[in-house]
Amino acid sequence: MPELAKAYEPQPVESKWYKHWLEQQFFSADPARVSAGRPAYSIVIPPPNVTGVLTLGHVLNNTIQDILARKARMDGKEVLWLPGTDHAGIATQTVVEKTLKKQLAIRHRDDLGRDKFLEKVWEWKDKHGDIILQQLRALGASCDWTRTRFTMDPEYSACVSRVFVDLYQKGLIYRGKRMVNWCPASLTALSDEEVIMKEQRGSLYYFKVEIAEQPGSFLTIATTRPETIPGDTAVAVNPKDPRYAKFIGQHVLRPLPAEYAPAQKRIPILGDDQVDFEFGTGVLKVTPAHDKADFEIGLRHRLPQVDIMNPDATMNDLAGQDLRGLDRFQARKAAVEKLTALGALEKEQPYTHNVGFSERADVAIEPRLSEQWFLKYPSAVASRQVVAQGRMKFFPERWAKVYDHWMEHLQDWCISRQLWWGHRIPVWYRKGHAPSAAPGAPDAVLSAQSAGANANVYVGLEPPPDPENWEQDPDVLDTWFSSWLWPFATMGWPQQNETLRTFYPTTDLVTAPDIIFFWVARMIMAGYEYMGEMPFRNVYYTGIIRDKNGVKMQKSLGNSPDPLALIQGYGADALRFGIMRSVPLGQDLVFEDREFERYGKERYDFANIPWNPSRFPQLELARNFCNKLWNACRFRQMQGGEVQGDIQTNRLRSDDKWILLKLHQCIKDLNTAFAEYRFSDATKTLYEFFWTDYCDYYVEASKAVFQGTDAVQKANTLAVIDFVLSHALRLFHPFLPFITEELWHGMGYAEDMPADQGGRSIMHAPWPKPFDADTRDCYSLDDCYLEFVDAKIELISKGRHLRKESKIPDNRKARFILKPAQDLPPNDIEVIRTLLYAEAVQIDPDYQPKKGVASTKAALGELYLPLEGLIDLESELARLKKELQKIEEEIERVRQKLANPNFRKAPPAVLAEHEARLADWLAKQEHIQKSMEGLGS
RNA sequence: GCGCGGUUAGCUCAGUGGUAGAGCACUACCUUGACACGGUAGGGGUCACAGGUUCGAACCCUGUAUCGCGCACCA
Repeated sequence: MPELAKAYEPQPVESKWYKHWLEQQFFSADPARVSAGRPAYSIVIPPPNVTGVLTLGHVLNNTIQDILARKARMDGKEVLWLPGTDHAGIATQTVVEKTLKKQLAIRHRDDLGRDKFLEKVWEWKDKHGDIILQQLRALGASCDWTRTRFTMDPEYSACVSRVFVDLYQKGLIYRGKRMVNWCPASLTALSDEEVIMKEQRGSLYYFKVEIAEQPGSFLTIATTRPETIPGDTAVAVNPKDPRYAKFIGQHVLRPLPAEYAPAQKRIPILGDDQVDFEFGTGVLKVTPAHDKADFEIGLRHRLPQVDIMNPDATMNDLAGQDLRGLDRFQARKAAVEKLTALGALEKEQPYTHNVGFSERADVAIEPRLSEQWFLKYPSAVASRQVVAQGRMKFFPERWAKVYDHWMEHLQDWCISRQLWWGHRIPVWYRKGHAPSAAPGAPDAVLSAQSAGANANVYVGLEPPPDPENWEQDPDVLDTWFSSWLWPFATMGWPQQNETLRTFYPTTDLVTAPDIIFFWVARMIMAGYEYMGEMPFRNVYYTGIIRDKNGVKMQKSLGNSPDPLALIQGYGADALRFGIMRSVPLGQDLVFEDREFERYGKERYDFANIPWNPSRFPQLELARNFCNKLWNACRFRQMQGGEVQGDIQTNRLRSDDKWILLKLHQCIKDLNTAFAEYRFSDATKTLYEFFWTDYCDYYVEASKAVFQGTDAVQKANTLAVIDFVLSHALRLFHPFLPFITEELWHGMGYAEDMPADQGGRSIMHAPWPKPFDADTRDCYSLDDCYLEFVDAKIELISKGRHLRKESKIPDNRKARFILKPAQDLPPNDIEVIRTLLYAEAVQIDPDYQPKKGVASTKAALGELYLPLEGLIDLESELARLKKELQKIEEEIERVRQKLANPNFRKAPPAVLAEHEARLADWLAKQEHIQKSMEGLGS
């Protein structure tokens, strides 16, 4: 086997092994392999947008999935991790349209026409659509790529149509003229979830209207949207409001459009309980076509709905000559000017309120009356209960409450979109017949029930038999109306095949909490409705990765560094490990960037600052850790000798037992962490075990053996090292797949394993188990060795401290004298000598120090460093004084505790521990005092 | 308005009842045969604030402040 390089170089290792894994089809899931002894484990990827490129959010999310998948494989499970992409209607259409405008010099997609445009989007998708999946490969993702799905695959699209038709026939889907969230930029309706509320500073305008029945008398109305006055069809007051109740039934003259004749301006005064008399003046203008609440009032009072805007939120003819053609915000200014000119404006007050914005286009939503398809959610009761009753588990648990709250207040889902890119709604209207939900009554709908008698509507999986007489609904379905079928539509539904039978319900879902309503909740409902079963057993909600300004990292904001550049710079394993180490269960993560301070909050532009190796401390830490792992293996390799020899239990030294006990504890802690999805705990456990316990102590201590002459002891130490390393590599593998695979083979550990259990790849090596009682007996792994070695470490640490205080350069050997408190095997003395970088550690039970000899006291004995004339008496005295002071403070603290009669209530173990602590401090105090006397004070 | 989360070392964060922790940054020393992507030692915190429970509180309870998020929303 070739000697390992001095530093770990990730790039060649990563590409080599990923290629190998693919060739060997290690990621492929085969339902036939599932049996009683080989359970199934499955997970479906949250499909990224086809337009997507990898962000750190994806890295976090997919690393977790990969860790779970790899751990499950090592647990002996048949693993299906199913990948794919989402067609992402609006996002993709917008991106491609933008590109086409440049390339083809067109102004709008209309210039191409629907068919031609869709052709171009498909071309674009075929060319760029799997970039993000390729990028996931660089991260090491062990997806079953042979099963990659896309939400617009023919089979998948058939599922979407089938579900639409089915829900329509069940009476859950209907078409109606409703107030929807209209995006004037994308020119489509949106669901409530796609609207985000933003605080906006604006004005509250007070204007007066004349009461028609009492010329010269006025009511004053407060509004934030004076431009909608032409659409007002009533004013409303609270019938319980003594100021205004008397006017109910009378009329006012609406001031705009100003050119209208008085009869046209006349609108009624209504009483409605919804009017808050505390707000404004207590008089509400009612605009049923441009406000959701007003729409409801309008329905109750059968008011006409006057739509005064065009789809792009410019004002139409009904807005009157002063506003016509203006954008809604220009129209607001124009309306205020006109009201002022008319003498109707009384005052303008600064006012801060919340306004809905389109999530994607980031423009203010226009509430708009429009004909759309809606869904009443199916299987809502079962879906709510499964989480409330804890049969489906959320991690962290608090999201269950958020979910429950949303499920309790379910609103019908607007599922139609005025886009081209998406699943076309499988509804046809007979040509020449208006494709409208029973026009007339504003609350009328088109549904399976009402359409029974309507021969002009056709809803079906296939086009009607005489297509020339029909026209398909032009709209497409909301992207999420396809994503919500993802867990089963990707597995071949509606056919009940082996894959579906074996891998549904899936085991875990890993997703960001911001799509809990968009996606998770809807998948649960679809799962129950179409599979009769929950789609996944556990949901892990990741934290959100933010930049140093606290802003969520998003492709569109350009504030996520390119993960591929990070992989290039630090290695995929380091990126995985660094991210996982920083993300405790469900907490957000600030991705630390050293350049932030240098550039400042204002000038800081994440992506455009050149990379340097120390820029991202979290990743630097992880890269260093990989290098440490690499070099620890290199050290083993340089010792030569047989690989994985038998451990002779009678030759195990205290250090051997100690590291085996530490390994045992590490495995237990890891299993706990995995059971609770606490990945940052897991990485911290691994880090500490490997770096602190194994490298800093065990490896250093083993040098005492390797520098010695006892060949049997050397071989036994090598056997222990191989045992520990071959276990550690397996424990690391889910987190660090590449380097562990490389070392697994490089160290020769693969050779001893059966082919399907690590012989070919570490990814199939069995996950280590904590030692059982027999093993512990056999190796005599008693906890007393933990205590003993810890005492040894304490002595070494104090001895090193003595060296420092005595100003002995680190590269100079020293002579120590140890007055032992107990018998110490020569082996342990040799370890102490080696770790103290000492020429000798002389054992002298009767040693009487001369004046000026620096000393320290530990559990294993008193340690002296005789160095006549070299010690700086004054500084040594100062140091001892300081230490004494600290010790006396501690003594005082413990004494006070023990002196408190109430402290007797504490558990005996705690009492005993405090007594011991006091004795310990007192002994130290005595030692220091003696040392000070020894120095002549 | 309701709900959730955070506030611990200069920075990013662990730590759910018993002697305050990690990494980075900082100070000093060290290329001693795995590793300078390293080693050794060190400095640095009244755990946001105020009450309460307890023998004992960073941790449990109540309240306050502050930052962030979600839901709802009065025009």
